[in-house]
Amino acid sequence: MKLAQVAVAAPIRNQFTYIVSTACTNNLQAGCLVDVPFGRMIKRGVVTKIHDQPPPPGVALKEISRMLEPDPVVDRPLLDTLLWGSNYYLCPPGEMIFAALPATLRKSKPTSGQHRIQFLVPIDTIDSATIAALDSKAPCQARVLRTLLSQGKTCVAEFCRTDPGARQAIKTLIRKGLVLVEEQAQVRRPAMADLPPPLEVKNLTQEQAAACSKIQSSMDRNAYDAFLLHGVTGSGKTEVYLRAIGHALQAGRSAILLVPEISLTPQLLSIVYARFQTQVAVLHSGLLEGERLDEWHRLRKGEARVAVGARSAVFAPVRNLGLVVVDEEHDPSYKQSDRLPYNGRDLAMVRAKSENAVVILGTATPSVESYTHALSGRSKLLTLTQRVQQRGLPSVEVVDLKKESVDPLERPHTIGPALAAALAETLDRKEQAILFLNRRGYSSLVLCQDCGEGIRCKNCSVALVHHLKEQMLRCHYCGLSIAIPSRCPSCGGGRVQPFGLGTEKCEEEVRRRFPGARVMRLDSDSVSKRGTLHSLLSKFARKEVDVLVGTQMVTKGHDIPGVTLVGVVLADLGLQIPDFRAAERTFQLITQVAGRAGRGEKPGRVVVQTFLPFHPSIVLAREHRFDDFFQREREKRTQLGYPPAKKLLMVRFSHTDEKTALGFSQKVAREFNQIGGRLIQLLGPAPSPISKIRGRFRFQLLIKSGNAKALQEGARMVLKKFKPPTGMKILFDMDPIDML
DNA sequence: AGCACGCCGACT
DNA sequence: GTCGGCGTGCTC
Repeated sequence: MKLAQVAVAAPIRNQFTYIVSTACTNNLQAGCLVDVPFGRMIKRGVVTKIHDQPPPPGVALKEISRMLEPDPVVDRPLLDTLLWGSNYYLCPPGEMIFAALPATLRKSKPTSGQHRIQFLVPIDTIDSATIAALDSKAPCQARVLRTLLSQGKTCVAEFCRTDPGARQAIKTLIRKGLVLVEEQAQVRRPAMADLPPPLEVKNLTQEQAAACSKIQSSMDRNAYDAFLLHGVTGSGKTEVYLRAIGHALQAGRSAILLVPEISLTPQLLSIVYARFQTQVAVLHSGLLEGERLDEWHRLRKGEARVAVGARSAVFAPVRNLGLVVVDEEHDPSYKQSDRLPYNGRDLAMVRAKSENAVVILGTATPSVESYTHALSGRSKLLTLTQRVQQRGLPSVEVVDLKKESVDPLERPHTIGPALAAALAETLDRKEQAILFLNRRGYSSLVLCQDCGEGIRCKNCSVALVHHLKEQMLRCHYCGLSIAIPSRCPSCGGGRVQPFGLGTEKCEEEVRRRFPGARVMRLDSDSVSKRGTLHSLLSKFARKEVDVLVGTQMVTKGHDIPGVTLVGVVLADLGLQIPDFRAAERTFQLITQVAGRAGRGEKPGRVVVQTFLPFHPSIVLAREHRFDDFFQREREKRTQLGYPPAKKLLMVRFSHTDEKTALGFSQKVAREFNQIGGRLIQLLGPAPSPISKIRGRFRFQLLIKSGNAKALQEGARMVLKKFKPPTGMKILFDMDPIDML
């Protein structure tokens, strides 16, 4: 009897065995999309293996209901990569596989016609009284109705994402007739219509040419090879990528270009489109489902052979992959840390290996992990030390805020004298400036001057942030938004005052002190709407704005020649985070922001304000001394047993009851200690740095080992042995990046 | 995930 | 007494 292993589209760690019915015997193979009977429903799944081993004892096998199409939706090398990922990142195989497919293929619904999304609309007679009546009996339904009443029509999926009980509650609400369902056909956005003129073909620098030729000869061998392209900012890495992609296409193969989400800007896309025209397909979170499906099909059919996208584009269904480029390799956004904690950069290497392809990791600031690999020979190092057209690296000036401010606590300078002077000069010369501050909002902290208590979120263990424009205090973790209280909630005192600064205040200060300047703010508050990022950036590029104030968003992916001054308003922020990578992040951030300056004809200048002017991250970034920084950091990691010297697994437990969360995490910790023995070291369990989010208490366990398998085996044993208490969420995070 | 079973409080 | 709420367990 012919049997099939199927990974079902659900968060279930097992795979299931089915009988391959004679109807689809001929073609069914690993990677095929199927519908299978599952309990009393029909579920979507992907075949991972065809075999004829005797069925597991005591189960009545069922037949596969149907095969969706004869061609596999994931080919052999991609399937191998996904199964590897499921095993390595300790996540259910179905979750991993379906992360690689358009969401449309996930549900076993009549697939005919256009994709539709369901919205809920409350009926008119619902008011707060009807909701209050439900509060005690059906809190879940009450929550749904409340959201619906405050924001009107809402997508069903929206509720299910945040509220586990929502699905059932919604069903009941529909049955009761309290809400109506509206279906909306999704409209597909036309593909990028305005193709820019092709770029002039630039002459390569000597270093660029050398890098290209090494990459090309590797690609000609049709075997796996990995490169780390370490090129200073402005050294023309993009051109090297484009030539490599061109080479892959010429050889009849495909290519994937991965970029961090926010640098997936129209600027980058137009460069890639200009070079490869209709061969390009784009995959990112901003696409509508229909658009994503279209792009996915174009790649699968081979109509497009260059996939450009964020993290998940590493799963692009290209045929005959020859090259994967990971731009800004060090960027933390390659690691997804919430749902499916995989690292796009690392999976890129795994996939390249299984496709006999070449992988290029490119960056101006290599991660300690990748540089270590390059030095040990696991990848080949290519270096670009010169900026294109002999432009110099910007000069970086570090300003000690302790000396600049008269009394830093009373009246901290947002923009100190040195930065102000530089800004004035820049504006006089009609040049542009970027001010970088890694914090949104107006004031980061609202304090009562009588009792000293800060105003904190009631659901999360964080301070509320003052947002000036909406006159509200907001929680950046759960979205709570409250009016600014006139009296202190803990002591009743009337002297409640905002302290600290965010981009909003910084913007205001620039406007106040430079009245003639045209100022614009760029952060996730100002670009929440689709397409705003594009329009704001092109405004800046067209020189309709003189000063751009923003968060991380201003540090990536744009090449604006008019910028001659970059100001880092407070470089210490990242150093305060309790994370072993804090120093590395800060070094990278300063180097990257600084790299935005002087990309045109005129030389760039960078002013970094900090209370820690002698911190190695800041000093070495100022002097552009990557190698020294790396050596230092590498030694620290080795001493303390952090990556890349050791592997890390983080296990996070969260529960609405603090004792339950702590108790269970301790139980798991003991078990880990017992089975891991001397192979592993445990840290914790300890409260997560942000110890409460959305009313759930969070504890985490950090486990180190020289050997990743010991960590994964341990985790699997724990899963087998314990059933977690009700309401407990457990997140396994292999190679964690974000440990807040 | 999503469905059935089964226990529980609160209404005709 | 039943009805509908929500915890528990299972799916080849």
